[in-house]
Amino acid sequence: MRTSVQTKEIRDAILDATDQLLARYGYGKMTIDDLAKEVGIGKGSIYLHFASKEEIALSHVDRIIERLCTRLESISDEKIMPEKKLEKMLLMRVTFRFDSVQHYTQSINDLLSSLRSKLLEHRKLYHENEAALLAKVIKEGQTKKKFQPGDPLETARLFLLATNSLLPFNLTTSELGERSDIEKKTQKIAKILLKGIKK
Amino acid sequence: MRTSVQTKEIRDAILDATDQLLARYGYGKMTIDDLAKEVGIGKGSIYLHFASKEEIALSHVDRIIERLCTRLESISDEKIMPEKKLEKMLLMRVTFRFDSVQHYTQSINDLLSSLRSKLLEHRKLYHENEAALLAKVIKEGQTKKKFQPGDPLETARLFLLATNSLLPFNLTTSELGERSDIEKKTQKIAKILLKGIKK
DNA sequence: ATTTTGACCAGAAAGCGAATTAGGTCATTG
DNA sequence: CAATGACCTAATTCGCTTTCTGGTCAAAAT
Repeated sequence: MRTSVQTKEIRDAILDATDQLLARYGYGKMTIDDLAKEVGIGKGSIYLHFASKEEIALSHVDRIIERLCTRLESISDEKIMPEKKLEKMLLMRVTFRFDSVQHYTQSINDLLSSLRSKLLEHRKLYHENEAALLAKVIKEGQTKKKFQPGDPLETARLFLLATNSLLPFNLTTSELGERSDIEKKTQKIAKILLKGIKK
Repeated sequence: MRTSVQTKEIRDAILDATDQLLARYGYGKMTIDDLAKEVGIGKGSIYLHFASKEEIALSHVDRIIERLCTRLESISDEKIMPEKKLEKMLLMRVTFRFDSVQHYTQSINDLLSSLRSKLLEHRKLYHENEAALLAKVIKEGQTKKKFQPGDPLETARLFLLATNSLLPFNLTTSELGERSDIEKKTQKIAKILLKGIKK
């Protein structure tokens, strides 16, 4: 069954094309025909991989977060102090998401207004996934007696919440400001938060 | 010149009516005729106080923030420890803004999409005003050797940034979640931030 | 047999001209 | 001279037709 490998590849190619077209046209103006042409397959074939246009866009966003989570996990596995890990993870979360949508000048609003409720649901899931990854590191820090005791998952959620306003969710990257600025702010908030939970 | 007092009263009455109609119809559906009728004055008289419909809506938002800042200042003047002040101020900022727009079920999006760029500009100013108020208290804490040294204004900005995602700016109150939940989260973040700057 | 396709369908969206509405002005009013 | 509402025009809405597009599926390709 070679299909399963190919299937994954085509699925990924579709999402790559989605990224292109989303950046070029925005969600509303991106058509399935465009997409099929960009990928080089028939229109019907798109529907062998996705149930609807909505699902394509959502999967595209999902993929960004999956990739982010992979990065977060590898930071989590590095051989450095847990406090350094947390700092790096928070910064990675902000910069990775910034970079992932930087080329969408204004089409984030388009996406958000078209898929608002679905995106908000997904966002909750992302948040929980990311929180679980942070929590692991917080727990590690607690075990090593570096962090104060307390529910790691709850603390993780608070850390994410405290840096959420730096993410390009409802604001475009241009509205957020300079990347270097975002980066600095994130680092500073992370520093304060970390001091806030250290022993 | 009794007018100056009356002027202020009428201006306020117009903004009160704006609040009503914004909640009932949203920005787009609220007409100047509606507004004049609600206030009980002629349409032309509206324009003795405001230059445009945009300015009315923006002034309405401005007024919310002005009222918030008054509250923040009185907390700042209370005879309690600076750390308590900061906690109360951060909580006040979140809850006051939550309460101020709770009755707009969905019309925040309407406002935001109509006045996006102007609102973003104003938001920066609000942020700076609020930051100045927090900075005063942070400075007080530093003077009393309770907080670590460092630019108070910068720290203040970071504190606001870290709680910004709890504000009903792009998300409606219903999308933000339960008020009691928001409150708890704010308090917890505030606690961590404070520990983060304590000596 | 299984995968891929694109012509096809129905509903959504995009024009478009006409009619209505609503932001903003200003001569008149009290 | 502050307050007004009839008035002007630009924006919006409406009703309609045409076009487009998300999604399906019988047929073609493999």
